[in-house]
Amino acid sequence: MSGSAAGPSGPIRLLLADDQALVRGALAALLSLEPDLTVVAEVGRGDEVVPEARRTAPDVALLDVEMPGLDGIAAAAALRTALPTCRVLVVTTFGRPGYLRRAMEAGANGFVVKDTPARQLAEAVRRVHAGLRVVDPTLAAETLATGASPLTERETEVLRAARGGGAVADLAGVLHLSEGTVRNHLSAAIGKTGARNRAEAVRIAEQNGWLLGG
Amino acid sequence: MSGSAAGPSGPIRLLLADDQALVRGALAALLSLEPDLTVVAEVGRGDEVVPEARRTAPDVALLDVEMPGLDGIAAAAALRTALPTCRVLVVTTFGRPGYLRRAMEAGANGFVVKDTPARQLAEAVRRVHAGLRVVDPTLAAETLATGASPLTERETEVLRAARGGGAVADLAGVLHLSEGTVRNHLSAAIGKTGARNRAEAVRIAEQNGWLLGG
DNA sequence: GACGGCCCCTGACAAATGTCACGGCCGGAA
DNA sequence: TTCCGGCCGTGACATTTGTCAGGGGCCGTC
Repeated sequence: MSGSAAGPSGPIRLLLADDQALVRGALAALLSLEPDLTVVAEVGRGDEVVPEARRTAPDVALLDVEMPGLDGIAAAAALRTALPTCRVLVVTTFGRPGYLRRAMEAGANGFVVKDTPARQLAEAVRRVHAGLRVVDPTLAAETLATGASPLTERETEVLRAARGGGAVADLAGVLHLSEGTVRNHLSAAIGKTGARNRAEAVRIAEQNGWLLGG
Repeated sequence: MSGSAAGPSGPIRLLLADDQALVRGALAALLSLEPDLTVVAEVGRGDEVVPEARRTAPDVALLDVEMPGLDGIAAAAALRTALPTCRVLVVTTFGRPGYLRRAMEAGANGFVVKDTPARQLAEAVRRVHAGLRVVDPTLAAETLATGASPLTERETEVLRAARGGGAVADLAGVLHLSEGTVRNHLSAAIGKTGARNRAEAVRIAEQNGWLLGG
């Protein structure tokens, strides 16, 4: 394959985090085909990343974004502070602009969507390990075009709560706000997203990756 | 690994269909580790399944449900009629009751969610190839409990159109119905799903896998 | 200190949404 | 045949939702 032998310090040690066991195992098989890579740890939850990394001391961590316990972005941030020498490559299903932005702010070294050809993954790992940044250029452009979230903290919070599809009264109860206030925040969010609807606003915000966390 | 050598008729020939190239390639790597399995085709769209299967004559096809062009269930049905001897194993991200039901009705021989351990996939392929049915028992029970979709054809159609978050007027335009009729179908769907909302009804129906096709 | 931005609340109004009672159509049961 | 039940379509009606114009409080920066 690509011309890389195991360096003088031995093969690159990898940690894999993905909530789908089948995908996790398949990625492990794929990466294990490369002689200079070795998978030393696998986890299925975001909150298991740091403990497992402490135990196994990987060189590079591949983190999915959508995970129970802790999303991959938050796990990346935690990993950066816990093991600063460990590089982070975020591997996600959805190429959402906000995801990339948040990942970079969290200190990730690379960002790859699951649409990329399988052959390129190992090369991305090597680049990240070498200290380079790896980012899908198309997605990077889109991220710059979309810009950061225009939503205020309260507005995102209300939109997040509105994902379930509950009525205003329900949201007001959960968030401990007046109904009028909830309506106001929703209205602001609808305006900022350019939506015509509460439902559409939720959809747009979600697609842009503005609803992470919480 | 598991005690299975290549049979007298050679290794089992596989076709992989998944829209995420990385996952597809990783699955290929995983399955290629087994000496009695060989991947002869990979496609990223549902409507490429049958043509590619005609060309390569696989023994077993692994189909993802969420795919562009044609969903995995519909592709399974098409494959059953085009190549009746080819077995079908549906591999999906979401273990939705309706998916399993529809897959079985479409003639699939097995149904596996991506949460299952990687080691079990090869075994599932062998079982399906041997003519056995492979179904996650937990999911099967849930499917029986949930029952078939209570929604009428029109109701599902309207709910599907409502996913985008558009207003009643928009839906009426797309479906060529009166606004009152659309509202009526939505109301019925809300009642049958036990939702309090159009948005909630969409969520529930989607989670149960009642919105496939179209 | 004055200003601006964000947050929280309120009340009123127009527009969209959800509910209901109704009629027509079709296919199976009596 | 007649009846019944399900699905489809429609329009009237009450409720909810989204918008707007306010008000006050809490930070920060200038």
